Amino acid sequence: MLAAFAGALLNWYQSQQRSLPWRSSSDPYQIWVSEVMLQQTRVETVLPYYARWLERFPTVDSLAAASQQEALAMWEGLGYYSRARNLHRAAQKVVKEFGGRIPSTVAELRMLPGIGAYTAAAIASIAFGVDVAVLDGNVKRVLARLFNYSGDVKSARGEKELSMLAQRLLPPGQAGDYNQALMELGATICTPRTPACPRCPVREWCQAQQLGLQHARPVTRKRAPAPRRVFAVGVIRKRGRVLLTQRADDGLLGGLWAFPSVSLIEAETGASSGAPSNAALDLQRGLRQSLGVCISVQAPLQTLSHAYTHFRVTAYVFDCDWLAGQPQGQLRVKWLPVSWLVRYPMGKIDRSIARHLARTHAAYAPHPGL
DNA sequence: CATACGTGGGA
DNA sequence: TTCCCAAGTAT
Repeated sequence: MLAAFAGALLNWYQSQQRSLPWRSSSDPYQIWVSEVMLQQTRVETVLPYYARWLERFPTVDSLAAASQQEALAMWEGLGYYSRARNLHRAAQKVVKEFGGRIPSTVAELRMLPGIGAYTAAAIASIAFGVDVAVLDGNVKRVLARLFNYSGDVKSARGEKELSMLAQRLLPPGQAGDYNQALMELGATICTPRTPACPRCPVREWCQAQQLGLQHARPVTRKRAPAPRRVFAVGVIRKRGRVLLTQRADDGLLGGLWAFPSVSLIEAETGASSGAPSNAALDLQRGLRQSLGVCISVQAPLQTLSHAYTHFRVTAYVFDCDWLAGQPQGQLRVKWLPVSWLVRYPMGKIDRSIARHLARTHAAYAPHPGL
């Protein structure tokens, strides 16, 4: 029974799997990079990043030898930047503590930053053939439907019970292909919204499908609505250069560069009129306090909106002149010509501002008299 | 156990 | 427009 299920799944995977670059590789480093990039990220999004990353960092040694800034620059736009910082740190740990060889056991892999339960099992099984089952979002969904599991798959109990099931179903000696087959099924057939049950190679084993409950599985609880945040952002000019700050390593967009900004008191719902003019004054006062720079606000440049996972941002961007003071405080800062900004990794909003400045570069050229 | 952490695409 | 999601991890 179990063997028949695994056989049907494996057989389907051999003929129907997508051709993906990391599947044609047996290099543990390449498998590792793919698994980290694929965390919470779609295959189509990862593809170009994966190619560029391996071109720039072809081996774990080359990554370890690079700077964190280079790693972040290659990661820009992919999101969840702690993945890049952790991958970089982990590469250095592999070189220093594992002799440059990527460890092959789940326990050792878990010692590396950025490698949790899923990624350790994925690398161990796919790259080293260890008989360990993976449990990611795809596998949870597939198993919840196969067994008509009615518990919350994201609770601790759900994780544990599905993990037991996954390990029990694993065919010894074929963990790598089997794990990928289960995930591939979840990604292409057993999808969240509209599963293609008629095309499913294992539908005869699926309890939810036979009960017409495939849309009701898996059970998850819904999350809280995203709050709204408002920021004032300053493009501060001084002799043809603009001021950039580096964000703290922890927290949002950690390690990336950004234009100086202050958080504004959230406006009442719907009553946003007048906010930009107040924002200019708040920006002036806020940057004097936090950075120690005195600025004059010249003109509003643009207003940007962006949706993060847990909140929504509106940013009022202002053109500012530096008046006095030296940047000081917690954050690292640099005065940079606009044309240099491209080399500094940024989040989406700040990159958008940087591109805007590049388009209007003439306005930011050094003053002839200086 | 709950929350923070990005971005782009589909319904 | 708004909401939800997509090969998770760290705290």
